[in-house]
Amino acid sequence: MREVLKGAQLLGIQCVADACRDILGETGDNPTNQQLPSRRKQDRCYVTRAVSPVRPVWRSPEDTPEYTRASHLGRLMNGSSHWSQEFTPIPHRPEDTPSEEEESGAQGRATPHHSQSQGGGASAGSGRKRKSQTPQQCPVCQKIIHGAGKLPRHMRTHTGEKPFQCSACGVRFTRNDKLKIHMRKHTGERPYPCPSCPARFLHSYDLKNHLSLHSGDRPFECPLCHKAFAREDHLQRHRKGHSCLELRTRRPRRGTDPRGSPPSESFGQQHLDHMSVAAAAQLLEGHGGPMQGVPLLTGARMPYPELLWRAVVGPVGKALDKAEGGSSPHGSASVTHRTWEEEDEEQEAAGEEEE
DNA sequence: CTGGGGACGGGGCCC
DNA sequence: AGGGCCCCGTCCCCA
Repeated sequence: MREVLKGAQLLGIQCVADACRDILGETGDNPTNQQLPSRRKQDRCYVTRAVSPVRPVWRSPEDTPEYTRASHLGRLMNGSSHWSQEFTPIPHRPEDTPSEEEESGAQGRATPHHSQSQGGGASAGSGRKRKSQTPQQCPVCQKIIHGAGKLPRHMRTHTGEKPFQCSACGVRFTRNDKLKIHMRKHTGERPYPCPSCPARFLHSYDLKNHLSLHSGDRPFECPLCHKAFAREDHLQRHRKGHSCLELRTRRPRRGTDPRGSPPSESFGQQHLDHMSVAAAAQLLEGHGGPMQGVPLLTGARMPYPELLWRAVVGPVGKALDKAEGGSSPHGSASVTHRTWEEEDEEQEAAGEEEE
C-alpha cells in the first residue's frame, strides 16, 4: 500500500493517495479527507476527482489515465467484482424515492417491466416488454450504463481486464461474445454470405456494409462538397479531414448535440454546416457577385476552404470594395467581425431561401 | 483521400 | 442480477 501511495503521489493522483493514507491509517495533509463522511461518498469523490473535466479520447486503455487510475482503484477496491456491488444504480440522490428513480431512467417513461427491486410496477403493458433494467453510472467515467449486468462489462474497459482468452492464439478479450466472434477467424466460419458475390463476412454489419457496394447506394452525402459515401463513418472521416472545411464545431457525438437535436439526426447538423457555406456564399454575393472562377452555389465542387476563408476573413470583400470603389453595401470589416449569432441568423435566412 | 475489413464498446432483448 | 446474443455506431488500419 505504501508503494501504491508512493506511486500515487508521484503521479499526482491525489484521490488514490488519500485512499492509501486512509487505509494505512495515516491522516495525511490533505484536508479533503475530512470531507469524506462515508465510504460510498468517498468512492464517488474518487471518481469525480479522478476524471478530468476535459477528458481526451484515448484509444488504448492501457495508455489512459483512467486505466491507470482505475487500476489503482480496482486494486484498492479489491477486485473488479467490487464495482457492481459498490456502485448502485444511478438515480441515487439519497432523497430519491423509488418513483423518482423510475422517472430518471434513460427512457424517461415508466418501465413496463419488473423490476424486482422496484416492486415490479403494474406493467403498463404498453410498449416494449422488458424495457428498463436499472441504469447504472460508471464510477470512473460517469457514463450511464443501461442494462442489467452491463456495468461490470463496461468497467473492464477501464481496468483493462480481459478475462476471455482465445485458446488458439492467446488473444484476450474483455467480452465473451467478442471472443466467440474472434474464434470464427480460427474456425474459418463466416456466417454472413453475400447473396450477390462469393464474399462472406464475420459480422452481420460487415455484410450490411458490403451490400451497399452492390446496390451502389451512397446515402451519406457531404453537405459541403456533396460527395456521397456508402458508409456513414467514411463521411465522418471525410468531413474531419482537410478535404472539407467546417466553419462550425464538429458534429457532436451522439446524444451530445448542444443544439438539442436528437441523435441520428445527422442531417440536421449537416444541414447547418451546409447553411454555413450558403451563408458564406451569400456574403460573397453581397459583395457584388461571385468571384471570378469561383462558383458560389454549393452544388458544385469548389475550393471551399479558400472560399470560406475569404468569405469570413474578408480579403475578397476588400478586393471587391476596391474593384467597386468601396461601394459595397457590406464592408469587409462587417464580415470579419460577424458573430456566431449573426451567422446563425444568416444561416436560418439562407435555409429559408434555399427551401 | 477513399474503400473496405475488422475491432471495440454500448444498448436491447432474452434466458 | 448476471450473462449470452445480436445489432449498431464509431474508430482504426491497410491497400
